[in-house]
Amino acid sequence: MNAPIVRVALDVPLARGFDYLAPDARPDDIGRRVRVPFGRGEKIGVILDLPSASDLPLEKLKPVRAILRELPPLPADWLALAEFCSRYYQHPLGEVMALALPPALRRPGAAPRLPQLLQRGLFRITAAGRQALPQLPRRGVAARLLAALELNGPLTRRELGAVSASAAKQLPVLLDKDWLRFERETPDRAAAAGPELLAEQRQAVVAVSAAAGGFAPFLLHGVTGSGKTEVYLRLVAQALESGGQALLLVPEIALTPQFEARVRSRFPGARLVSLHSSLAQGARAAGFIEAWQGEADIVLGTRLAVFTPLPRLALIVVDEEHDASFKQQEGMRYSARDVAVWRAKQRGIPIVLGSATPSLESWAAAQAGRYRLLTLTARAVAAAMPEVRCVDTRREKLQDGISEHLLRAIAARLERGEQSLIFLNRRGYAPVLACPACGWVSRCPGCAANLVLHLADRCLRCHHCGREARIPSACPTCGNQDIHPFGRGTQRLEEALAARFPHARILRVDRDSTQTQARWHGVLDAIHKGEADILVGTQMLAKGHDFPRLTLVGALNADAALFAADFRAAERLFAQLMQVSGRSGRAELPGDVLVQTQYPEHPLYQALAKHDFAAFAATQLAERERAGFPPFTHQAMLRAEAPELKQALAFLEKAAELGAELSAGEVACYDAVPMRLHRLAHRERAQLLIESRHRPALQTCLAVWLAAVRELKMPKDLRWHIDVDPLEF
DNA sequence: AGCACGCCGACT
DNA sequence: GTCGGCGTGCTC
Repeated sequence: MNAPIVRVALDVPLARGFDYLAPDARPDDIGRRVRVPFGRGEKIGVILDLPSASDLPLEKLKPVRAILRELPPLPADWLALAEFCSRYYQHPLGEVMALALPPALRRPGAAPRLPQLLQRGLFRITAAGRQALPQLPRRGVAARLLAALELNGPLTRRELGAVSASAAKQLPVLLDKDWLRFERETPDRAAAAGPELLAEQRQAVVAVSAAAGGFAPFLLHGVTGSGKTEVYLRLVAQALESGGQALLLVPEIALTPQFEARVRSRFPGARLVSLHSSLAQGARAAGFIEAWQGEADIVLGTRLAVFTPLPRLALIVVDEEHDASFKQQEGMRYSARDVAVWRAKQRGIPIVLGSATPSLESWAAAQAGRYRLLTLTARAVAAAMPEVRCVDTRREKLQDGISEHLLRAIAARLERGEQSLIFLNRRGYAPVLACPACGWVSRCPGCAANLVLHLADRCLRCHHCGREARIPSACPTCGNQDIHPFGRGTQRLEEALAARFPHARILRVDRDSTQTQARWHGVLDAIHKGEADILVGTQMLAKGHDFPRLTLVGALNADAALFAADFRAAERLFAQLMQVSGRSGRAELPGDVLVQTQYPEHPLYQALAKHDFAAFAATQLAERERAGFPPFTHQAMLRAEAPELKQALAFLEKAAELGAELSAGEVACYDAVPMRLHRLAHRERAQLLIESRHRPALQTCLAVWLAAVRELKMPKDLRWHIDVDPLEF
């Protein structure tokens, strides 16, 4: 009497599952991919359930085209992970799964080739296969393969291919019938020897490994050069030794290949799968499947990798956990770091969040005792912390934005054959071109932003939408020929330094000068070979790289972030300056850091000078608590964009009315306001903040509220989305 | 999201 | 007389 029904999650922006008839469905098909008719076309979905009845009359249900059984079902914990994300980030389950699965696994038609995993390891005949063997047609494919296994014992895929190349293609069928079993070869997981650990590192390793076997979140706070990576590698080694898999998440930075090489050389016998954004589709699917099958021992990847199914998962590491690139800024706006913590809890395993400048969310969790704090204070690379000093730009005259103090320091490095790095987080030649006569400024027609002058490419360019315009020779409004660049970017800084130090070799490092991977590597190469005396760069230069002869870091124009509207600006500035400071000084060459500021007495710079993250965090957290900001409150942002600002605001105001009815005390719903960059690529944008001290209250409210918001009538060219735990304001 | 159906303006 | 605009509604 049970109707043969499967409930399927499909990649459509609808919050419900779709029911299909599937006469041959079995309980172990839950989690399998399924090819179904949908509308006039066809889609690949994931079977969520075999419900005993449908909400729809049976005759309305279409039959599935095929249940895809060449791969095992996605594991229950993976489905639960997707369901959690769907609920928490208020995103349709089918879309969550579409995001989590590699595209190659959800394209209809493109049946995945028997994955390469089956190349490695052995096939063994099962008891069922042995029983079935006499009943099979003697010359049939199945019989020949099973007979070969019976006769010779376990064989590799290659060896079975030698029995019959075409027959070996039937392996999935035989696996499916449970006539044979695939056994991964047990790799030699022994790690190559790492360096000796310092006491603090050893304590960290011991603390985490003692927690193996249960959920245990750790915050590993270690300054640059304190050897966090070595701690990760030891923990990975232990996870592998106990037969587990390790998941390593890293930010989306060009550094990933270096880290990958280090892990690979450390674990030569282990299977390492790397999953980052620039991977070809086939490679991504192959890696995903290897991890899913338990074939891969280590998965190293960017935020997307948090969704990799890992049957033997024993450890998660999130390196540079404060990094904003763990937060997806489109579609489902998930935080891979937060999802990773949930996953560790779900699986009952340790997770290590590592950073020299933890996010204040994680820091507060550690202060509250929800995370265990592990601290590495000593630099493992045998170098003192650089001396950080402020240059008071109210007292010192600047030349081209650079203080005499800093210029002298650069000159001293040039004399000694050492490198200097001047950090200015602003690309281009000058942030704006302006006419002093009439007040014209180079504005982007599509965005609420200025066009940045890029002399190197002879153009004006919008850093938000990418629009380019020619550089006018006279003011477009009043015809004045005397128009000027205002402010300074890295290109102009490079020019000024070249004029001041004509014999120095100056290398500019920003997104413009390192557009391709090859150019970026060329730049790194040049730095390492000592082919540059002065580096001029944006935050690109801040991220972990050892520049052996770099002994001076100068930071320009930092102050803006101190008074920014975004309450996280100071946190980001501190992290950035701390990181860039970490570039200075190595081994026998002590380093200096000079920060040009008008507010040298500001607590942020005071804490920076003492390398005292804890002090900085304490002042920030106190401020946040007073102001009622995260992590003392939980937020979600409803954003809307439309051709006209009033359309976006009107929609949000309607949503706010609904919110006011629903929120009842525990949840506050603020007014709709234009975003800071209120126009982007000809679209006007506004946002509406809702928040609560109580996360479950916010979650409950969001679900009900958004259900109502979805029913709102809106102009057809209006788009909206919800951002839970937003980072950007 | 796609993709249908459906009812009103300028064209061969 | 039709091609085509995007409003509305559905997809198991």
